[in-house]
Amino acid sequence: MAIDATTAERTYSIGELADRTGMTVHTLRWYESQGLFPADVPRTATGRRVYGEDAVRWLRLLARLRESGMPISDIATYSDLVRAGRGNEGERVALMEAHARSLDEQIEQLIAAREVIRAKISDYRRVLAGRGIELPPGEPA
Amino acid sequence: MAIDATTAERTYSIGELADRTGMTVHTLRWYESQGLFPADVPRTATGRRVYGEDAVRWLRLLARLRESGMPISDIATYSDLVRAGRGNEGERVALMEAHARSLDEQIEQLIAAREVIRAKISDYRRVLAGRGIELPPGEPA
DNA sequence: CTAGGATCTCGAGTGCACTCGAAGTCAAGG
DNA sequence: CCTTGACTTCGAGTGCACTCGAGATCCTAG
Repeated sequence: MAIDATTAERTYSIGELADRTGMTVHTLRWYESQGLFPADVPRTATGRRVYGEDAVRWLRLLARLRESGMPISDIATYSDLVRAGRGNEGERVALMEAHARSLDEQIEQLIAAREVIRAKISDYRRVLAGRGIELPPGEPA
Repeated sequence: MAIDATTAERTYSIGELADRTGMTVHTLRWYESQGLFPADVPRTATGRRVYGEDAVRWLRLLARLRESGMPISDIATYSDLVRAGRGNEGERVALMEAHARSLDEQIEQLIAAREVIRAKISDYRRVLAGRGIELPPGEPA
């Protein structure tokens, strides 16, 4: 394989990619089956998957999207846009902005929930310290 | 029913409780079946559930716990503690503090994800504005 | 008295995102 | 050559949290 040594890129088997992304090989194949890769995954002559550094970067983004609650179907939509190539950046950015808004809401909601939990904890602390009434169940007033 | 008018409390049917909590009647019955109520739900002579204001407060807390990702099994544990009555406030507070820590982590993770999404959005904005290179797929460097 | 809607129990079905297993092929070390 | 482990496809199974439906009963208004 006469690839220029300066442009040659490290490649990964599916197991190595799993190591580098923290996903399982099962999950990587399943993601591929769901159309979550922006390009066909190349194969060796005998059918084994070969990944490059780009796949690692892509999966890092994918992990961020997943852990922030983007559904697989939306990621598939985004992957399709990337796969389609230049010219649809407007759609891509719209998708990401919608997700950023969802993220804002999630964060606000979690912060509000945390306030309630903290209030509940201090109520309990008061009871434990001997000052403070018996605590009614449920959300603090 | 000779209840003192000053202590008499408004009661709710399951449908009214559903309206007041945003949960469905199905969900309320299912929660009860999973042991998520800190006291047995009283019934009318003919078997219909009767809830008080305490149930509304309890479900408000429960909603906060759920929307912040506490699993049903943990809420059941907490409900059992409350049901057992005074004396286990230490365990209750431990459970809530564990959840507060989980909440801290979730919030941090979401904020980190949001940063990545925002970076991706500004990369796209640069491309759309005509300055900026073609964008490689995946997480921005 | 009757019709409509709300409630009851119980069990089955749904949606999401993996997760696993079986049966077979392939690659690398000894 | 042989074994061991990584890889292949495909379909089925899992866990969580609801969600729905059937069939029966009950309450209220007309």
